[in-house]
Amino acid sequence: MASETHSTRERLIGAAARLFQERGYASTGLNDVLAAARAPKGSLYHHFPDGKEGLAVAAAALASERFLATICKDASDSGDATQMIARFASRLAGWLEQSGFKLGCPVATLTLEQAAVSDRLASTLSAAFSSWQDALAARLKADGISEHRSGELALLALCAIEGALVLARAKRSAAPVMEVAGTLGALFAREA
Amino acid sequence: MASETHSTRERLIGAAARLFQERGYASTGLNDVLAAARAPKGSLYHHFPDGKEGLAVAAAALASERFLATICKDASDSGDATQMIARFASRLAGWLEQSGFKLGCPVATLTLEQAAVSDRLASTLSAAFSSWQDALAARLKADGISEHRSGELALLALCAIEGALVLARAKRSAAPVMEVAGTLGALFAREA
DNA sequence: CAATATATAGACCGGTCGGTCTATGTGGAG
DNA sequence: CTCCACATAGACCGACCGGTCTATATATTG
Repeated sequence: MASETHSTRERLIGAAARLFQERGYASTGLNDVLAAARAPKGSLYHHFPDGKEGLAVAAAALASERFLATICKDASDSGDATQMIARFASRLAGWLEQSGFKLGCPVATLTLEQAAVSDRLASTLSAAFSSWQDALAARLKADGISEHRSGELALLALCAIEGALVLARAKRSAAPVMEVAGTLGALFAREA
Repeated sequence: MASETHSTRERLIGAAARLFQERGYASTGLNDVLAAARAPKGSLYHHFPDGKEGLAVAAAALASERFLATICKDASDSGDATQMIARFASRLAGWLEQSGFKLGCPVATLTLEQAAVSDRLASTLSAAFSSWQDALAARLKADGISEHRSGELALLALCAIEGALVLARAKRSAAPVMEVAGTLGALFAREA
């Protein structure tokens, strides 16, 4: 043990999170995850007795934390909400372009494929979206916008960015993300 | 022939469109589609020599047309863009709730799963989103909003609704769709 | 009528799926 | 040292996958 920087469990979750984001749940075989994590099948079922579903829950939780950390970083690095949105959109556009438009939202594909099937996964994903919305709302509130209005605008922004990431993948262009971010940024500037 | 209201080809496309929307691409087996369309496998490969990918392109085109028709109907039935968004969101909320939160955007799951894989599907999906955006923009322009601003707001609205449909499936609640629509409606009212 | 293209019908194939199983290695507690 | 829980290791299973194949029925056309 400790021969690797990450334990087998962590490598499994990390590989699963990346593959589920890129290819989705159903198209990602457990053998793909095992190969990427350099782990045998026995280890997977030792750490995740529930199999693929349990692995997906853990992967979604990891993706949720990482994305939240990114949002919080961009929020604290920015002087206002308009700047935050611009920074965040640029980052997402970079991810899209560098990955050949494979990397969008870390959990959107998982949500659309599995939220209606797995209760555990649905609640993890629901919490993820709420935490992201709350982080955006906190930045808006810090700009002097009312609590209620901050929540409303944060939901609009989150949904618009999520939708723009879907369009971006269909069009293979980051333009929808950048354009939507511009519109949102102008809206925020008018509110503050 | 004509013994059925729909030809075998049409039944195959219809069944595929419905199943891809509900379960996604990878989770929908061809045998599921064949059973739903009451057709043998030979017919599928007769009408769609490219197999699953060709079927998905046809299903996406059908879904695109139907959704466009829905948007256009709500647009023409409404006095202004604010009313249109409210009507459209109510309709989507109804679909979500009546289906147990299985039916969201007719092509979003397909997009996230396959847009990076299939060029033909990506271009069909890209055209679908553009046609929807154009229909929304036309309604905004009819309210007296400038051409450029109409396009900008239409993109924001489309992306926000798409994203709200993702959140709605994770949360198993139509609330995100209704709330986002409310925010968008108020924004439109301020612009006109 | 015969001839031909269109469409239906489903058995069948190799490959891959998620999951189970038994066996082996390993590190700390007594 | 023994002992035992933890973890690794991968062979193996039945089910299902998308796709191919041959055979048959049904229109259309000369």
